[in-house]
Amino acid sequence: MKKILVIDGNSIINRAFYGVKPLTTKSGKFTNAIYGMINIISRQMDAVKPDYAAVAFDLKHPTFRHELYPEYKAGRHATPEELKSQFPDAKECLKLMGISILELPGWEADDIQGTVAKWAHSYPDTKSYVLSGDRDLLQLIDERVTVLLATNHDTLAMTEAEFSEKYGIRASQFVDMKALMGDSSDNIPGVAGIGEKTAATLIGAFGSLEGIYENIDSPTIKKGVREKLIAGKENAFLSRTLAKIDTDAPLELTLEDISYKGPDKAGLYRKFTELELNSFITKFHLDAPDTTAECKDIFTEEESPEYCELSRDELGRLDTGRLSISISEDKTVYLSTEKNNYIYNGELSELSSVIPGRVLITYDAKALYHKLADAGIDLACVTFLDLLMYEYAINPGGGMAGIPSLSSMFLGRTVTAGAPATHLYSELEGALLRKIKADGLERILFNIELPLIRVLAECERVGFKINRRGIEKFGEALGAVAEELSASIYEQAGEVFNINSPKQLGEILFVKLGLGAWMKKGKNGYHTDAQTLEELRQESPIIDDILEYRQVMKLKGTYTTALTSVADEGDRIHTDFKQAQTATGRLSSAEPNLQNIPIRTKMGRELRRFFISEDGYTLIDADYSQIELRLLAHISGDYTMTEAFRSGEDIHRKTAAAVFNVPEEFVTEEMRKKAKAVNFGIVYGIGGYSLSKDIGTTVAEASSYIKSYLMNYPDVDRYLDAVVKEAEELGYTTTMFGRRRYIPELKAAKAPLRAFGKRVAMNAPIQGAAADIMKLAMIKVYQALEKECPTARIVMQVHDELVIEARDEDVELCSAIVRREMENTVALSVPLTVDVTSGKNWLEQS
DNA sequence: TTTGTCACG
DNA sequence: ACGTACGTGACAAAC
Repeated sequence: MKKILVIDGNSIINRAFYGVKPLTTKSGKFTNAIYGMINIISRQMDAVKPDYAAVAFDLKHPTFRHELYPEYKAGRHATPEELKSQFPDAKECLKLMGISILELPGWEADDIQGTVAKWAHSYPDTKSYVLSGDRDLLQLIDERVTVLLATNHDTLAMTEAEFSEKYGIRASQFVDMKALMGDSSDNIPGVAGIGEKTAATLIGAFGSLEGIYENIDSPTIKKGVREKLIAGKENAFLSRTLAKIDTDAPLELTLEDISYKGPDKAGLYRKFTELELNSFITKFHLDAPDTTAECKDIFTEEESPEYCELSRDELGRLDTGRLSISISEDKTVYLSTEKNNYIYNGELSELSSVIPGRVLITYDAKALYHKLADAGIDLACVTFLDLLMYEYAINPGGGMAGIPSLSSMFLGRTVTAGAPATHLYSELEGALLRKIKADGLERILFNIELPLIRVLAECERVGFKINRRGIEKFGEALGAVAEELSASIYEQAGEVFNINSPKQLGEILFVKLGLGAWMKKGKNGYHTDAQTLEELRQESPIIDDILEYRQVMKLKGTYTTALTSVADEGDRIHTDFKQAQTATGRLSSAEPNLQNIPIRTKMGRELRRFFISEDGYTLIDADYSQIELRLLAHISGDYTMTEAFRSGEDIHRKTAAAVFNVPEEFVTEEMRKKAKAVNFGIVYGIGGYSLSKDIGTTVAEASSYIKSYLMNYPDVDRYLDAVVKEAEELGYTTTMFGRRRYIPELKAAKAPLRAFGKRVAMNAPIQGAAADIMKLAMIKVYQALEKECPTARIVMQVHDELVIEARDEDVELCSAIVRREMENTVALSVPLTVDVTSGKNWLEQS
């Protein structure tokens, strides 16, 4: 018995697209439909083990159904671009998997499938398996045809027996049943008012459409149904013709044409690597092709140049001009000049004969900066052309792909990951620079990102001093509190369990103790987050203990042990500022993250007491006041908001007066608090639902606040609309400095994802401009301090805040410098004000 | 590696 | 009917 698998390509790829969450390559290519499709198909290939395999696709071409019924499939949503773009790669993958592709103009995929399945009957001893996500295909079932109905998670094999079990009719009658039901997705009318149940009963009783209408007066047909049937007779017969799969497509095929000979493993390896579907490489046991052979094919002699060994004595004789450099993990240094490429394996400190005064082209200059500075090399007069920053400026949202990808994208040259590639840096710099210019990114790159590298590197090297013993003691105290709390929790629960496990905690609270019976479960169980638990506080005192336990454990785990363990001998902590991480242009801080040290709760805030200045030094803290709202006023040009900032008014109070429609002197603290939440929310592209959650009102009330807000600040309203519209047209947003953020979600098929895209479009220009300004300010502050107060240094940046460590006697001077530089970084239509405080630790500021 | 939770602006 | 505010990073549990 030979087995034939015939796949409905369109149906499977559609199902995969809508069922698999968005997935893109680093360069932004969508791959989720391909991923899901291959999962579904490979699962069936394994299950069926076919001797012959083919996949049918629709072509964009009218079929007999369109001629017969112009409305056919009308009103359908156009295939979204994100899916359309995946078809070519999907087809290529299928071919490489050894599955033949069948397409025929004027014939839909299911007609082709039907034709193959029926045509297989002319061969003895064959069995056909028809794979689709579409139930319409069930009509093809017979004793030699099984239909495999696929979802993204499993597949249902339908034979004649299973079909009649489910529908109570024979599979060959299915099309008659469909004729009565109609099909809204294909815009097939059917008989109005008749659904699946009635249709199945009627066909079961009378066998076919003809049978029904011959017996239309039968007493077994209820009066209402009879009237509907009579009214819809014409539609019923039309619908049957449309729904009936045509098994006479003129395919010129022999069985041999679709025989399955297994996958092209090398081809699949290449394709999956290209599509970054690495899990398939493991799944299908694809070995990396012999890379030595591969490299020879790809590199021409000129492109794979000799890297000659360089001795210490030869270092000083390197030709002048731009120098490309990278240092591998094993400290091997790769250097390229205009003419030559070198490998240097000596001491890094010897590079001091060649580095100072140079223009260095590199990838990730900050990392290089640390290596060279650690080796004692003077970097004051070095200019860095950091290709990572070029890449980030060009597309901050994509995730950084690295030199191999940049080379293939911008130079059309393949580089093996890990191999030295400094010989390409200079040319790559040229190519990236053209893109920078074409996209208007010069200011972002040359005035912001490149000069910032040194500022961040120095800030990281200085580090933030901590009171190690203080944190340790604080941690011990937290440990004791946690002990007490857990004992109390176990007692109230009546058993010992892991409070840190949301799963176990949910089980205890919601099942054993029966709390929150009115709450609904999440997808994977109960939610136990603080907001949910807050709603249960009335029901049991255990809740307060749990909330406090959580807080204590968070502080202990994240901010005590973890922090002291990374402090150096001088008790200073050195974070790593990620400069090419966020989609908006902000920095992020990692290992450890010093941008999320607690402040909002009393207990958490205590930690800041242990972030201190060196003896003889004071911490100066400078915060931009409401920078994002001020930017909103500036960018939108809203008169009311601009005037409020110009006259130095309390913007939240002012907003409250407008939203609640009361004179300012009648604004209560509660009203101000709500208005503040609205102000924040607006910047994020708020909705009534979320605002209501945040401020604890009804959705209707929250929505009315938003409405009043936008009426009071009409230019903000107009601006938010305009920025979304522009992003939809261009595909990206721009900050006032030209920084872009691409938003492919705006073209998404799914409404929630599109809505997300809109919120991003509203937020990115504001958050991004604030980030641009802070970065510029850091450069200006750094340079001003260098000149006017050289013992002071920046120790931290937290998005709208700078922390500076200055000698005690310089506090006044230094505060004035920092304020001056930050406030005057840019001139907006509203003032940018900075609050400056100082103290011996990060908590006690005055 | 993913999920849930929670710390920050 | 569904989901529901922008941007991050760290930790513990569960897979």
